[in-house]
Amino acid sequence: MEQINITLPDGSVRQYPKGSSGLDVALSISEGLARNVLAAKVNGQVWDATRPIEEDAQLQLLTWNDTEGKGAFWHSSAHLLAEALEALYPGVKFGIGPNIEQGFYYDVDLGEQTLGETDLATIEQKMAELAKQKSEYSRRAMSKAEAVQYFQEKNDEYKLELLEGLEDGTITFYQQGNFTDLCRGPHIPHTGFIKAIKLLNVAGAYWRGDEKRKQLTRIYGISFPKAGELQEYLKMIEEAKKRDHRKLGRELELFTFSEKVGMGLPLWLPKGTMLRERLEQFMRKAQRRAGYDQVVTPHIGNKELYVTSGHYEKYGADSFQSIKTPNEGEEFFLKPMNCPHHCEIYKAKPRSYKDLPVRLAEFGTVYRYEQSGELHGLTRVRGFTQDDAHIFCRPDQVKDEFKKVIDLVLYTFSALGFENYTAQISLRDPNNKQKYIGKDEQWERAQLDIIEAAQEKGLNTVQVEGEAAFYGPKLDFMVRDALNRSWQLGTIQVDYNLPERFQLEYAGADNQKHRPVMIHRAPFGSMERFVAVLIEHCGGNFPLWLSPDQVAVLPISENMPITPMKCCSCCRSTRSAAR
RNA sequence: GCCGAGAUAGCUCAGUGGUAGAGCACUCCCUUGGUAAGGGAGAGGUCGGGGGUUCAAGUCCCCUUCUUGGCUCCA
Repeated sequence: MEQINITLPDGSVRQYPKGSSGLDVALSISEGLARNVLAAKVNGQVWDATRPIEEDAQLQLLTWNDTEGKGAFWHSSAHLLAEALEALYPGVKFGIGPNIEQGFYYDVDLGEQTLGETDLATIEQKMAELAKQKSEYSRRAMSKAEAVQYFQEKNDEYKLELLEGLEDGTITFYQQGNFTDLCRGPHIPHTGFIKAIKLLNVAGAYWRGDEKRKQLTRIYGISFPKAGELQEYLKMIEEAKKRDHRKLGRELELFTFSEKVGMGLPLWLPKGTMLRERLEQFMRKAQRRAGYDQVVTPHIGNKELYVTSGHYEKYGADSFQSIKTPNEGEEFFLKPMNCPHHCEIYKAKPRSYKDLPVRLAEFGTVYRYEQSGELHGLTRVRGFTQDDAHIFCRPDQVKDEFKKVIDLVLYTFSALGFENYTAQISLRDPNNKQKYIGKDEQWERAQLDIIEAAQEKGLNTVQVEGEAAFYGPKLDFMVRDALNRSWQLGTIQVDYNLPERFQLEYAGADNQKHRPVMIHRAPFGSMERFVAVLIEHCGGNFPLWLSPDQVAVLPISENMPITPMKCCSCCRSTRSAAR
């Protein structure tokens, strides 16, 4: 029989009969390994462990310890979910059912039916029952015509739409038990691997992420090869819930919300205010050292201000509506940004190249009409305070200023114990340039300045196209909360646009007028979001210097109130003296 | 904004059509010189708001406000 050479990750090369699968290789190594193999990486591509290998190849066997192994496991779990759904709800139509970072989901169209939490338990049971049957996941190549026919008969318009985007000859079906799905795979060998399943929640999700299209029911779940691991996972979720800033914020009396005041408008309680003011003090001090000047601007601005800035055109209709005065035609807006105000401060007097950079900082409270369904504790609100500043500088100073801001952000993060952040460079979408304002060459230069500054500061960054603000590229610092949701904190943004719109100028060494460049930046991002993430980060146990409760005076007995009272007032006066 | 799930005492929650409940917190009394948890008594709710069905609604139906899990959005 013809032999092929299989190269294993340790570099050793073994010979196997042509058509051997990853699983066969595993079996030849040890039975234990074979029991744990979920998928196989063949020449860098993840395959089914059972798929025959026809020529010489690099092979890596994937188990639960590999991200890709987990991925296949969860993807297969999604198919198992679909099989259970089809058994319980005949006629159900399927959208997509991928694995995600933690688990899997399947988008389904249940017609008129809705699912409650109680239905999830029933589906879980069905899944467990099906898993026990150890049905093999079998792969089958299909012609496009056959595939279309299959889903036409099944009357599943979603799969038919997916098929439209696929080329004939690349289409594969996977079947386990009674369930067949359009799928590129790979999958685990059989359903018996899936020992523990938990369906976590149901949610609506638009078909293909388009809010104009039909909303499907998305069922989220997670599964494990061992029951114990599920228990651990559920325990971890419980622990994370204990750190939820909304719960701790209430318990520690940091902030509250009122239906009467309005949704998304936080009320800071005395203790929360103490915490927030200490953070502000920290930032003020750091910024003073870094050469910033503090300014204060009003909470509203004339409509003309935002027409000039471009925000009116872009967001006017989707924001809080204007404030009118008794005078005909006079309109003001709650400020959604501090930058237009700061531009006017810059313009208050003539500037020389010798004055630059001008760094104007403000804890500026802004109001944005966020969609109601988006509001979330302190992390997504309609009124919040940015630790904002705008740096007006010469084009040749941009990169250097950018690096100084990176220093400030990193100083802030390290002082507050944030180590697990990621930095993202957000670039414009090169295929959709009309979404942005400003000239091509300005964008090119700004993007390059950011990339170089980040590189020279040794930041680990990811670059994402299409994530830039409409006026310029940016560098965002993201932190994950207790529930593993990712939030943007600090941000640094280059802006070649507002200086143009506001006709900002400075006199150069050549005695000509020049256009300054603006850098927007906020190391915390917003006080609200930062406090939220900080609460979750330390589980409410703030560093002493930030804590609203730094000292507790406990009387020996309740009959001894005098001395403790003295202690309290002594602590209070010492503290205020220390400020 | 959309789909799902919710809203009962300050907090966490029980209460499936028949006199509104528990634990913790709170107030008062007793007890207590040692770190949030001793004993007793008490106060506290037009069951988010409005309408409907019913002899009778916290409970069933409709509307609305807010919260929540996602989706879409995020200057």
